[in-house]
Formats: sequence, C-alpha cells, structure tokens
Amino acid sequence: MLSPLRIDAVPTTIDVLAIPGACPRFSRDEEIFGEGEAADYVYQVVTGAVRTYRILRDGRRQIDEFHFAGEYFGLEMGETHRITAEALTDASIRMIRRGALSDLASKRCDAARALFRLTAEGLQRSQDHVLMLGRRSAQERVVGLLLDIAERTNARAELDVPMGRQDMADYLGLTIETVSRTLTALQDEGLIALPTVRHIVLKDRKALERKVD
Amino acid sequence: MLSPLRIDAVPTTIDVLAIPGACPRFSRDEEIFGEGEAADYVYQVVTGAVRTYRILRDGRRQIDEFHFAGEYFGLEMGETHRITAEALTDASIRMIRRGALSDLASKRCDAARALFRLTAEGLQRSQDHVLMLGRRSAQERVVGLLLDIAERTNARAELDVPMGRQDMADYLGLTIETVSRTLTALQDEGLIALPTVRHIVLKDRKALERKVD
DNA sequence: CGACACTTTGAAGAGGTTCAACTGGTGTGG
DNA sequence: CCACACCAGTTGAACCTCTTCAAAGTGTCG
Repeated sequence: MLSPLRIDAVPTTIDVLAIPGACPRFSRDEEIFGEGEAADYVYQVVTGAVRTYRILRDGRRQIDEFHFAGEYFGLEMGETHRITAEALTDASIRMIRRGALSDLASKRCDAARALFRLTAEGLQRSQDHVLMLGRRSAQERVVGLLLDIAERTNARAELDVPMGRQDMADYLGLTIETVSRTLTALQDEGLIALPTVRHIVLKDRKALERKVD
Repeated sequence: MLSPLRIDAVPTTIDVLAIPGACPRFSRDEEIFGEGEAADYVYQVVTGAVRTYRILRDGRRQIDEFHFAGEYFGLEMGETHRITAEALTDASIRMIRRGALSDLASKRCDAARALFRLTAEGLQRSQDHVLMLGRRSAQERVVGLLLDIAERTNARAELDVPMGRQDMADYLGLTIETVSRTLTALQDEGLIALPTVRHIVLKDRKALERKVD
C-alpha cells in the first residue's frame, strides 16, 4: 500500500493536478497576487519564472522562493496569501481554482498525496534556505543559488538567470553590491564567466560544488 | 464542504492524530533520531522540548526548529530523516508509526487534512524563519525568538527558556556571544530582566513587539 | 566545597554594508 | 540607424555590525 506519508513514492508526475485552468500571461514585474488577497487559486508556472516575497514595514524585502517552469506556487493554508508573487520575466501562469483542486483531492487519492507532496517539498526547500541564510558565507550562498538555478532549469554549463542582482540579493539575504562583488570574484577565480549580466557560464562545476559541500 | 486546502478551517484539535503510541522518555541532549536514519515514526512532544537541526561538514550547526509540548516533528517526505532531533530538556515523546498514521489518514478525511495542515504550518514557520535570518538584525532576531517562545509556551511575562545560549545562537544564525550581548543590552534598555540564565522576564512586551514590527 | 560547563564581558578583527561615483547595456526617439 | 538617456550593474572607500579570540564570572552538581 502506498502511504500518503511516503510522498516520494508517488509517481513523479504531479500532473494529476493539471486541471485545465485559465492560463493568463503576465509581463515582467507584474503582480500575480498580493499579500493579504484572497487565496482562491493555486498557480503553476507554464513558461517564464516567478518570485514570491514578503516585505517588512521599512522596506526590507526577503524573497522566499523563485519558481520555474512546471513548479507550483501560491498554495496557502489560510484564506489569504501571506506572500506576494510577481512575474520575474514575462510568464504564462496556469491558475487552478482551489475548489476544483479540493474536489479532485477528495475523489482521487493520488491527487491529495500530490498536494501534500507539493507542500512537503516546499518545506524542504525552505529548510535548505534557512541553513543557507543562517550558516553560510556570501560566497557559499551565491554559488548555492547558481547551482540551484542550473539544476531547476536543466541547464548544463550555460545559465540563463531570469532575475536581476537585486532579486538574488533579496533571496540570499545580502546586498546587491555583495552579490555583484562575489560574482566578479568567482569570475576572477575562473569558476564562472559572465558574458552578459543575465548569462552565467559555470566553467568549473566541480569546484563550485566543493564550495557548498 | 470543508476543503482540504483550507486547512485552517479544520477544528483546532489535531488530536485526531493522537494514536496511542509508545511514549518513551529522553534525557537532556539525548538523540531522538538522527539524520539519515529511517523515518518510520512521527513524533509528538508530550512534555519537555526538542531541537531539530542540521550540521555542515565543518561543524556549523543550524537549528531548524524548537518543538514544545503538543507539537509534532519528524514528519518526513522521504524514507529517511533529513535532520537530527534531540531532547532540549528531559522530555517524553510520543512515537507514532507512520503506517498507523497512513491507515488513519486513508480512513478519516480529517486526519489526512490534519497531516497536511501540520506540514503547511511547518512551512509557514520555516518561511518566517527565512525572513528572520535574511533580513533582520541580531536584536530583532533575539526579540523575535523570545516572543515566539512566550507565545508557544503560553507564558505571559515570565519565560522559562528550555535552551541554552548556544541553541539560541544556532537557531538565529548568530554566535553565542552576540546572543548574550544582545540579551544584556535588552536588559539595560529595561525591556527584559534576566533573573537566571534560563528565566527571562518580558518587562515591556509592547516595546518588544514594536522592535519586530 | 570544588570542579566544570556555561555565560558574560572585553578587545581586536573580518565580512558585509553603506554611500557614492562610474560603467555599460538596453531601449527609444530623432 | 545612430545618439542619447536611463536603469542596472560594477567598483571603490569608509564604516559598522557581528565575529573571533581571550579571559573572567556565575551557577550547578557531584
């Protein structure tokens, strides 16, 4: 029997959730939903990329997560969104009514498990993020992000980063200057190349991986 | 109909999960489960408190979460634990077989929802942690922790902190010295008192709350 | 009562931030 | 199609928060 707790045993296709829904386009920096709004939908990135973040009263911003093609976001526990989501690049986003999801989950056991899995994966990612912010140096954070982007966008050495330096900084808990300096340092070490600002080449992935363990 | 996605609508008693299970005692600093071990149980703090953490190769430790009476921990997505759990104080811990939970979840809809809710709450807490580590100062972090402990242990002004300074530091992404200095500073400001090292009095909660928003 | 572990305090140092200026890519309008 | 303007990114220098290393203090338990 397939335990709903052993979520990794679920077949990789989370697409049991792929209820056809509206799939609107958002242009770069356009808000998809805002903190405090009613959480009536769950979202999936179809093309493009998304950032989710929170802002403190005085303007400090912490990016919670970047979301790439195929990934889900905006699944909330309560009635309202606790975070804001914006298109990082021009993006098309599938919107799925929570009601439709609930119905599906109550009818199909695997759908319920897939939802649970989604949340648990988000938790794991968040825990990794905590470790990164709590105990890693600026360089380790930047390298970690680059490798993470590479993995999630299925890039080998040539990385197209969809976010600007400020986004990286606000994800990594650093300033834009530190991110910039760190990238140049990595370039000087010969580990990466920066042909353009949003195109990064991982020249020595082994060495990069050694830096983050 | 009660949507499995609107988890906050579930009656507050998560005790649908309270399958009677073994309830062993652990003494302070004793390991409850270790990273890499098979995750065959889910755990609930009955009395005492628990820390869960991960350690980097070079010894840097990041405490993921503290768990207080009534709270669940150790619910993993995969077959093995990704983190380590230790008793923060002498503690009695209820151990629930994952198999038993699965059975319950497949029979009772509310149990499945409660599990989902647990995970989603953990995610929320982790996201708050990320914001704390990414964008808050040492003082804000320490104050945040104190208020959090107060809330979760239902303490009014008199706080019994179950963890030492090193635990606070490793939760907050700081050093033990910084935690100590920050507490003294808060005492000097008249916001708290430190009668003993593990007993903290919140003398001006309003002012403390203003510091974290 | 004494030993040991934890905490506090001090002083020096480093990593990252802040503020400011410069550079370069991009996009738009003439 | 080129020129200019503008925004994002880079670089530099001073500063600051937090860390590191060291030592003294405090409480706890045998």
